[in-house]
Amino acid sequence: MPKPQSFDSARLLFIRRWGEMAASWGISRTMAEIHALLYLSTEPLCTDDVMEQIEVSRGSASTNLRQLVNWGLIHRVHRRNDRKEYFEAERDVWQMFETIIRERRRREVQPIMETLDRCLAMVDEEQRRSPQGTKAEVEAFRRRFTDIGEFFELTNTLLNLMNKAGRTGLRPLATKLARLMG
Amino acid sequence: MPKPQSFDSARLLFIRRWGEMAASWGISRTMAEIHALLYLSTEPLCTDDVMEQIEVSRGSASTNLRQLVNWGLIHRVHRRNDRKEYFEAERDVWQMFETIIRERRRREVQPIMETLDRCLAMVDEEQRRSPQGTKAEVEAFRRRFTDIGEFFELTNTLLNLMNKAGRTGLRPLATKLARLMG
DNA sequence: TTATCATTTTAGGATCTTCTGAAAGGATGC
DNA sequence: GCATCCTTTCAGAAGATCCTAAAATGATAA
Repeated sequence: MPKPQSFDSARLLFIRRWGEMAASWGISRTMAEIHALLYLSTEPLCTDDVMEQIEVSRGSASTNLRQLVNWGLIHRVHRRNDRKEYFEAERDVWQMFETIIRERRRREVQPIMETLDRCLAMVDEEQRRSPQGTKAEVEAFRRRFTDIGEFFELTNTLLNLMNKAGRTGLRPLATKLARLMG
Repeated sequence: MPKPQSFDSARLLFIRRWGEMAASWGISRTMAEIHALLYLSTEPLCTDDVMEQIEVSRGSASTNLRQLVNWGLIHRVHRRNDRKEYFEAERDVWQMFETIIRERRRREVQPIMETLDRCLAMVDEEQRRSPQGTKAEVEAFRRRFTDIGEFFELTNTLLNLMNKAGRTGLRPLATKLARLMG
């Protein structure tokens, strides 16, 4: 097995960039760096390993590790005769992104979908109480909301299909699709 | 046409939530709120309208509007005998998301893809200079990078297909897909 | 040219996020 | 029960982001 420190140039570059990318997607840089570290590691790491390699405090390491566990991107690992907790990343990239997509959907897409429904209800209610504009105008306004809602629903459907297809099924699927659409 | 202020409860709710969602995706809340305002507006708005409705300073309105123009999510509109500039949002939701996806890909996905290539090159270089580990081990380490790269490539392909399918083609596509996969 | 009007830039400040270091909490073995 | 080891929590600090207000810039018309 390669020593923990080998291939360091590649390791460090990837960790840095993974963190930068995450930061621009609204995910804490440190959390992503820790995730990258664990993803590349050949064996589970403990809090002290993370502190040393990412250069963060114990508090920060603990908090970020817990968040990663909550996301489901890493798992706790216990060893016999060792009080320490170790952490291991999900290695199946497909599984990894499925997790990310599921979490973001739950946290961020769901609320906006609910809001769209409420907006439509509000439009109808306001219209019922004190009619304004022509029928066509109101319909056009409603459409602003339904259009976005439909887009999200379609995206949902496609993501579900992608998940179903999974790692092995996806490439043939893409080929099939490409053919379907000429 | 509905008066600018009508359906305010729905309008305000949507603007607020759109801003919140964006914030958790690494996009400035104010920028997203302005975008939502313009998206819902039936006519182009000027800087002063934005200042008034979103309650931000002139500087902030100016900066955020310019960013939205850079993203390609809104367009400048000029009126005869009026020095002011007006802004209008892209209304085709499909087009809108295509724009967002293209921009994010360019800004954030491209760099990580390049990094993955560089990481692979580094592994090979380090291996050439001072061989370490067995062949299988090195290959396993390389795989960490190629796996992610392949995922991004597949996602790219699918997004391209989605764009090609566009607004009208997407729903039949989804149906067809669902059938393909049982 | 000068006055007027609109937009952009900038310095400084407010706010929000995330980190640190230390204390508190919890589990295990003696 | 007590000491040890590890994890979590938390108050304060550091840093990043974003906003404001005002000055600078640019453009148009008289």
